[in-house]
Amino acid sequence: MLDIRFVRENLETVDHMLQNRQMGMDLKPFIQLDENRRNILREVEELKHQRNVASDEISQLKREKKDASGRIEEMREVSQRIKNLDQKLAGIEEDFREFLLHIPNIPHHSVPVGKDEEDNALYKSWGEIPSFRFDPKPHWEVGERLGILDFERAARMTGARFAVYWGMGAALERAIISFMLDVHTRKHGYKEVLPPVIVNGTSLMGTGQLPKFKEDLFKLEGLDYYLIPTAEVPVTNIHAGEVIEEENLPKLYTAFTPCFRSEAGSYGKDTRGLIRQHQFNKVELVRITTPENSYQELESLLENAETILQELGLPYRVVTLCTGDMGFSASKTYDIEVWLPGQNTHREISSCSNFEDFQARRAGIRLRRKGQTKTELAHTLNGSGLAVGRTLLAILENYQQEDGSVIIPDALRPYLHGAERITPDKH
RNA sequence: GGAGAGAUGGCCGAGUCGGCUGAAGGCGCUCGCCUGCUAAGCGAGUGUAGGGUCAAAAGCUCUACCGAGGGUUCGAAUCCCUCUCUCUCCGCCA
Repeated sequence: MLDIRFVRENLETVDHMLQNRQMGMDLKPFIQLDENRRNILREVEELKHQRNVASDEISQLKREKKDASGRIEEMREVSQRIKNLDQKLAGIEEDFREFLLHIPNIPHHSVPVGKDEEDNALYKSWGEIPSFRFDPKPHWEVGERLGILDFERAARMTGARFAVYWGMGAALERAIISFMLDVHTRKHGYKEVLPPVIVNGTSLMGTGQLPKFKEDLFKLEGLDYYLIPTAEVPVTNIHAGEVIEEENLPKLYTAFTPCFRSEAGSYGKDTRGLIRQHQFNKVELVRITTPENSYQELESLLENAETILQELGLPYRVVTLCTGDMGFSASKTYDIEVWLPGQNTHREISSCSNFEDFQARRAGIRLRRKGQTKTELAHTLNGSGLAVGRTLLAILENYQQEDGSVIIPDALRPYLHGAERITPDKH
């Protein structure tokens, strides 16, 4: 959510930003709404002031045992007017808030202007794209041949876009999770948290998934409860409504959680394999910082995510998302795309964003400087560190051997009792 | 699921028959004074949001907020209703 005053005073900037984001949105009704709102507010506050003054007089008169019925009679009418205006105001304020909640964040000036993913800018890349002496297979073939991934049975017990992991597949997933958490907590200084994977609507409002992206979420029937689409939601909301002392910033949190996404609107896309599942595991990185440090913190967060890929020896590139491809709440986003030889392409494995004060304003995350009484909004950031399922499939594709086995990257072996290779598993 | 108790400012805690209570008192914190140092003491200050004024900030001023939402009333932290959460006991349970 943007600052109302900012929108009011920088209409052209906001309008320009909306165009850059490829969003047609007419701000005129919004400005009209804002004006109405303030007009009524002025009127009703004046009446309330009258009422408060009269209230004092009445109590004064009563204490002196004098007659106050005249004033009371007057105020009866004023109160009625207040009631009517308050009602009118409530309606306008609801519309106003609704509008404001649908305006996306303003892109940082360093973000390239562009239409779609074609216009994203390459930021850096790491690792050699491996060459194979044989035709590398997509991970679903590698996984099914090894007997560690089972899409058929998952489809039977649940439906499309789910998977059963068997044996070394399940163990590898678990190893990846532990490995990532260890790197982030021990090397990068994050605090590990294990949050609820069900949150209420207010939390989703706070991080920006609601009200606009309701259809992407799984909602529990009859309840204001949702399965989280990412740990960003519960973890960022840890400090919702709080004032954090500046000396306690930045906050660095990492969390492993399953994530749930309805994937509405992506029918027919990535239907095979682990790429796009309704349920997947992710290790998330969240930072809460002061405004002046947040862009530096974004670089650092990105590097934290990159470290995982480097230690696993998976080649990747980083792109800066352009204005047209960026998410609703973000000011700037880097996507890390891992190389997948089985599909001969790069695929997103992490997305690292600075939200500046956009989420903080919605969720009420503030900071207080030393010696100051005033509070200000904090900046929030997050990124995947990394998507676990996609990491696993990247390993299957990059480390597959001609005989169908898969070499286990060195970094993961301690988490798998020293195992060096995945070979076909019977069950 | 059944029975009961509660929710007030950063924290603890008082609010009588509804009216000088944005909220006593204490703690904490900030600034100043005092003091060989420390401790203690003294003085002042110390919530959030939204309006208005202002070129802007500061300042000044108004309005709202005592878990949330509604109601009664000229007037609600105080009365009524609904909801949420916390605690205790019982039941069930990984």
